[in-house]
Amino acid sequence: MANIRDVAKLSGHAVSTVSRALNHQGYLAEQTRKEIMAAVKQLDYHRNGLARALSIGKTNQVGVILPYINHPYFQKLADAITDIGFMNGYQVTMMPTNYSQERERHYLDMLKHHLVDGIIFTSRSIAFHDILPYRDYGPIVCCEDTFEYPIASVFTNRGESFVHAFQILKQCGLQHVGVTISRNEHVSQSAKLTLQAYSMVYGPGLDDQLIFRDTKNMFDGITAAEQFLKADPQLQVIFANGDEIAAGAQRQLANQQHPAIVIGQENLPVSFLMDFPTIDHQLTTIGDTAFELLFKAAIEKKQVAAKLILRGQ
Amino acid sequence: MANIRDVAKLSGHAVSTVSRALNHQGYLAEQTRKEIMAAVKQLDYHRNGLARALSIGKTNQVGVILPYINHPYFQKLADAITDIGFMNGYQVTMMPTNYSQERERHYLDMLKHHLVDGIIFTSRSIAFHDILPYRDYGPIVCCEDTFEYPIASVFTNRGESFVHAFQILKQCGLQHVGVTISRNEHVSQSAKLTLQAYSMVYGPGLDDQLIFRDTKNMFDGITAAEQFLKADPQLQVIFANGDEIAAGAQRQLANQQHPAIVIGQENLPVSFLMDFPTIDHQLTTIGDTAFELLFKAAIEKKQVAAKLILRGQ
DNA sequence: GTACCTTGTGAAACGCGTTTCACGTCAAGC
DNA sequence: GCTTGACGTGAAACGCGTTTCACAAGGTAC
Repeated sequence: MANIRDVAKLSGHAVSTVSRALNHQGYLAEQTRKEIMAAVKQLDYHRNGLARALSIGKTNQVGVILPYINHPYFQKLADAITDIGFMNGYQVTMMPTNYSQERERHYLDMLKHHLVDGIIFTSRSIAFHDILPYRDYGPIVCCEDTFEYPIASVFTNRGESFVHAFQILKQCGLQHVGVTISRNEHVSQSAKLTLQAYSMVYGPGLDDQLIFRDTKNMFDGITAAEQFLKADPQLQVIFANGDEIAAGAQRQLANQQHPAIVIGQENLPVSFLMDFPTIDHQLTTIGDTAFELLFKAAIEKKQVAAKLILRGQ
Repeated sequence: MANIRDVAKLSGHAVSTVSRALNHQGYLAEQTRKEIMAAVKQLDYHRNGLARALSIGKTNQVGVILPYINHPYFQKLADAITDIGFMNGYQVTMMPTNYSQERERHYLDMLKHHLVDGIIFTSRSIAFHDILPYRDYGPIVCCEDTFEYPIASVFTNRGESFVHAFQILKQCGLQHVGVTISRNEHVSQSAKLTLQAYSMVYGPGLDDQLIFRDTKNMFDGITAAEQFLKADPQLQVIFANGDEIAAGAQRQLANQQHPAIVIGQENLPVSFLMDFPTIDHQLTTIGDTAFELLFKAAIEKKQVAAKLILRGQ
């Protein structure tokens, strides 16, 4: 496979001149350009992107760290980032971690190794404190509040949106609530905010039987609904941590012919199809903003407003 | 940032010895190893993955070409590839094309530029004939039948599965069928097979009003159902080109209180939730196999059996 | 006529890790 | 005592594009 030196030799010009011709920069006589291009064509030369990246010190590649790839929340976020990345000439690589800290570190190391120009965390298991040192090797953005840590971030006002949703439920006279959360509230920011919002509106003391943890998919939603109905036969609301989960719960409620309502999150097509309310955390905006923040010199933190979408009864 | 030569200098050993130490290969005295590792630690040295890739001629990166990223079919396929890739030490990059041939070529060029080790096509707009020359630059696998072309491929027996599904529908006494297809049947292999299967079972002459083209999402499914009901008020079946589309159609049928049934494809959670039959094209298996074929020396073609999943009435 | 650009080009260094090959020990085998 | 092979190490070349800097030629300005 021909390299730039072969092109130089064949065209009778210097390597640097060929490089200039290929990059359309600096002074170059039209005649020279033509001769070089002829040689390029004759040799079927294509420049080696790796060598180029090494030389320039930039890969035009960004990584998206996410726990699971087949999860609607992270998919939607990753999609947004991939799209905006493409529009800006970047390749986006998925970095699934299954919440393994080892894997998260592995991906962060890619920053050290110059294999990606930046990394976006959609969720994490590793502590902010441990992410910090990696900032020396390249930009990092988190799609959640990073509080006092000097790490760029973008997030919705989750807590407020949860409080708002619970308030509306309460105003509708609904008192018996079951709540599903993604991970243990000591680990997951979102889970913590959900329980806090509940307490703020309904007061403390939500029966532990009415909290369902580690809820990830539709099937967990089904199981959660079953558990809630056993714990409280008068259940009126299931506050789910995602639309697919809400959908599973709704299906189970229908199966048991119990009239409670569900509320989901993310505004996925299924929430429209099955006609239940949902909290839209504006994942597309979050993704776009995350990408935008990645290459800003200063460490910025942005908040986006979540939107409550009312449906059904 | 320190490089391997700095480590060599500090440790008092040769660059090649350092390289050997870092790669755990060749002969190396334990004492030397220790001294080198001490220098590595002292300098906070991390090897440059780009330089390594350039030197080795391998990026451990594969690309997945897909039209849209937020489309359940391609997502499921891409997920499978990302997973299996990770297990094999590969990074997987999404290459969304929106069916633009220019973009497809752009990504294929990345193979020329040594930026990826291989490419998997989940769908394409470009002709096989035009893909062929790129095979000189690296392995390519298509997730569809490549017929006489020497391009590796893996696919389900789509045509047969469609015929099978139509036969069952016919046996149930269902005659009035509407069909949705993803793209024009002259462009899309799958669309062509769908219409052929219909003709084979029900005979030729499906009213053009009962074919809905360019069907991509739930909303198209809704529109298709509307159109079909206008064209044939006795409609009994909607044969959809995807579960989300089928879901949209089912919703519209319910809205108009019309008793027709829908059948989807891909066996997504929604088909279970909304309880309609679907054809499972085994996307996970397809993805796994595609990755496996990528690095096989010979050009192989594999077929996987689709599975009809009966539900509802 | 002198000073100073502008245009155009090439040699060489740089970014950085891997690999080949030659060479030097030292111990075992005969 | 000599051969052979295992063990260990380093100089140099290689993969390849970009960038800096020096230099030459032809103009223009005053």
